[in-house]
Amino acid sequence: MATGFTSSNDDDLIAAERDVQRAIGDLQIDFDSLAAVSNIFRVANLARYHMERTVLAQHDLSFTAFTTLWVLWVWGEREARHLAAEAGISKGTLTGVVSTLERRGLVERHTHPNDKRLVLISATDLGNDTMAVLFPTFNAEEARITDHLTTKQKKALASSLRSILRTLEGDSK
Amino acid sequence: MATGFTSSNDDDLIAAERDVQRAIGDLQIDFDSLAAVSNIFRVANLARYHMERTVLAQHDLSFTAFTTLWVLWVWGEREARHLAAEAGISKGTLTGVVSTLERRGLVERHTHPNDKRLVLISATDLGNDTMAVLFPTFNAEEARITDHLTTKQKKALASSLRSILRTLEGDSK
DNA sequence: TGGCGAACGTTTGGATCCGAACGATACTGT
DNA sequence: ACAGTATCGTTCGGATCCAAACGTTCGCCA
Repeated sequence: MATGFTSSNDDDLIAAERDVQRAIGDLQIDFDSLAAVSNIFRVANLARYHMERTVLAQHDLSFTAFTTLWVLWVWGEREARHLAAEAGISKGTLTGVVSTLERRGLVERHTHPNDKRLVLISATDLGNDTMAVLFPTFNAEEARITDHLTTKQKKALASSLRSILRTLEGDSK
Repeated sequence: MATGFTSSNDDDLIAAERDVQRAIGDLQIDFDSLAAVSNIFRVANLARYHMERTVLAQHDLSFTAFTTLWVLWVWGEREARHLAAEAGISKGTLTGVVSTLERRGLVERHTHPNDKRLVLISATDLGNDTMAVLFPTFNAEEARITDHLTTKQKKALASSLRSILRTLEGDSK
C-alpha cells in the first residue's frame, strides 16, 4: 500500500515546500502550519495501516473495531451513542462495527431495562481476554515506532496534539 | 459526528490513563508512547472530519479527492501507481477516486504513448483553478487550528512526526 | 520471433464511513 | 389522557478503503 507522499526526511520536505511555493505562485502560505498538520495526516494514515497489518491482523480486527473494543475494555458497558462518540465514528457506522464484533463473540448488545430506545453494549469475556493480550502488543508497537523520540519529545508531541484537539473540539460548541 | 474519546485536557488524560492502568492490571504499559500515538489518531480523525465539513464541503470534495488533486496540482502529471503512493491510498482505491474527479471534470486520464499499460493522470484547468482557490483556504484553516502553538512548537511537532514516519517507512523495506 | 513471466490499471467482494430518513420509544404540555 | 415533539438505534444510498483476482501489455530470452 501507500505511504503518503514519497519521502520523509527534512531535506526532501524542503524540496516539497519549494514545489508548493512554485505551484501557488505569490499566494501567502503558512508553511509551518502546513508541515505540522500534513504530517499528522501522513503519520496517522501510515501508522493505522501499519497497526492493521502487523498487530491487529493476528486477531483479524480492523482499526475501528479495535478502538471500539478498547473503549469497552477500559471503561466498561456504554450506551451506543456514547460509544460511537468515544470511538470517533458516527452512530450509523457503530451499528455495523458492533454487528461485526457481536458476530465474532467479542461484544454483546442489551436493551436498557428502563428505556427501550437505548442499547447497552459491553465486551464479553472473550472480548476482554482478547484485549488483555492484544493491547500490550499494540502498545509495544506504539513504543517501537516512537523509539527515536525522547520521553520529553513524546510528552511535547502529545501536548501539542492536545492543544489542536481543544481548538477542534471548541468549534463544535 | 464523533470526536474520538470524550475529553482532551491534560487533567482528563491523566484520569483516562488511570482507567487504562486499572483495566490492564499489572501489565507494563508505556504511557508516553500511548499518549503520543493515540493523540495522533485522535487529532487526524477529527481534523480530517473538520476539514471535510468546513473547507472541502464548499467544493464537494472528499479529503482523499482533495489530497489526490493537490498532488497533481503541485507536481503535475503522474502515472497512476505513483499518484496512489503519493496520495497514501492503494491503486485500487485510486481508480475510484480518479473516476470521481474525472466525472467532475477536475482531472484527465491519458494512456502513455509508449507503454499502453500505463495511465497518466493530470489536473484539468478547472482542477488547477479549483486548487488555486481551495488550497489557501485549506491552509488558513490549518493555521487556525494550530494557532495556540508557537512557530517553534509547530516545527518540533513536524520534526517528531517525521521521525515516526521514517521508522514506519523503514519497516516496508 | 515467439512464448512466458512481470508489471500495469481495473474489477470484484467485503468492510467501513458518512448523512439523512425511518420506526420505535419516551417525554412534554395542556 | 393524549397529541406533539424529541431522542434513540437502525437502515439506506453512495463514496471510500483494502487485498486479491483479472485481462492487457511489455520486456526478456531462448
